[in-house]
Amino acid sequence: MSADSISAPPTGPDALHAALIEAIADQRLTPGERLTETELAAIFGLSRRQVEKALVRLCADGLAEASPNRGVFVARPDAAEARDVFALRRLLEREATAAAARGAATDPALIPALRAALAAEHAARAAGDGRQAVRPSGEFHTRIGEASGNRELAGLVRRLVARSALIVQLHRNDAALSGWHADHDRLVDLIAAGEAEAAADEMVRHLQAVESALRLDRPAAAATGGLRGALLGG
Amino acid sequence: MSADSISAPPTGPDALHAALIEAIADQRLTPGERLTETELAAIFGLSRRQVEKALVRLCADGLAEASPNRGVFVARPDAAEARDVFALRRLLEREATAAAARGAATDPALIPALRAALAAEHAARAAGDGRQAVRPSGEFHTRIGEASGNRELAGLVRRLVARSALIVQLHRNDAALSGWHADHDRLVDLIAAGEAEAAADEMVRHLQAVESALRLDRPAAAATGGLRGALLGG
DNA sequence: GAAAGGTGGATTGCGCGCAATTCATCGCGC
DNA sequence: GCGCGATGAATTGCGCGCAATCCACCTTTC
Repeated sequence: MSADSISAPPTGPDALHAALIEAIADQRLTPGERLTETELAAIFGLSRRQVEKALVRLCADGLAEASPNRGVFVARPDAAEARDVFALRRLLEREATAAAARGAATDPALIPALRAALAAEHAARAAGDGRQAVRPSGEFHTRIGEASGNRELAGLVRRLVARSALIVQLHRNDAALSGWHADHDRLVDLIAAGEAEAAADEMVRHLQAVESALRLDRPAAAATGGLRGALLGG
Repeated sequence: MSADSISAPPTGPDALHAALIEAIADQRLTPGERLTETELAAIFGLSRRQVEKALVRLCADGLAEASPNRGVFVARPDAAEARDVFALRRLLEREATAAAARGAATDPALIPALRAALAAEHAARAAGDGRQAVRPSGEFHTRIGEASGNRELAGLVRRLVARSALIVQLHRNDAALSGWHADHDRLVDLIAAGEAEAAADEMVRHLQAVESALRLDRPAAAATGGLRGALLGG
């Protein structure tokens, strides 16, 4: 009677969980921002209980932190956590990139998807809207993770990309300007050419560049409101 | 007024979550086994609600699966998942092993801990009790993960080791006997000697040997009861 | 004897509502 | 003016209890 066998419909607490991850990855949610249960319930038409379940998962992902009797807040990764996250990303995305390059012929949708994300990133940056460029930039990495052919790896990359968005917001160094579009350009070319090792090395170099452009002490940017606006726009 | 600032006391739903992971890693819980909320609540003296939270996290870890209106069951990883998990383990534990070897001098407790786990594994296997050998064997890998100095990596390794315990139970090939104590022996020697690259390579080789000793089709071993006995003994 | 149908027990899913805690604002004393 | 204690609103944490669902067993029928 039910066709709920596989790949359940994206409604329910899972939808909220996914939406929150995406909102964090897009920097529409800022570190330390409060995630009120009642408000989320109203926005998504869920009960408080279902919201709670989504928030538990978000905390388990390291994307939020629960303070007893105070609520859960978007995570504020410290310097040590930032280093660990980037070390992991280098490890995982190196392999994902190599696998993607090896299987580029098998997945014809990969290269167009990467180039589309790249174009959107360039357009946003050309328009001076750095915030709008965050989403395609993250999508670029996430898509490579999915192209690895390893579902577990893809899930990890997705979560780590979102955490990196928080890290960048907290420890951004405004003095260091980024030439990372160029990195992404080189990456997609190497992947399309099937040069697995070169692409993997380029990815590692890219991630190292991103990390070393951070100031890993604490500017401690405060949280800004706008929960409803951040989530309804997605 | 409260000293709950950091490293919360190990009571509450977190304790159940950790206990379940450990029980799975020790193969005291078998794949497909039912995790009844009421029963777990009675065993741990928690409310059903708190149990539910722990189970949500366990599902997010990939260690359990929730079937709507039926309950949550210990996961039964299929062949594809098994391959992904082992591919990830090779990636992560390779790095963890190298880092552990590099920092072996910094952490004087590491080598004794590894040798202790090794001794327990040998003793259990000598006594013919393979089940009892699972725990120190997993502890061996987990401890190396913790020695990497990367908390995120350590957490991932812990979860992946537990999932591997499920995989081994499901896809065990009884024909292939293991000489893995020898692998572990070599590993601890190389780590103690600080030979990072050799140790890392040995870890990869070891994990490949473990994986290739599996039959990745489905014997589909049924679940056996004994939830209370499995958890109270821990 | 086997298959189809019905029934009872057990379990999950979840809304409701309360107690505990926290935070912000205000009033008071110095 | 400034620090401090009290009051009130808002939020979380969670137990209670019911309805929905599922499973196992039993009965009925062919």
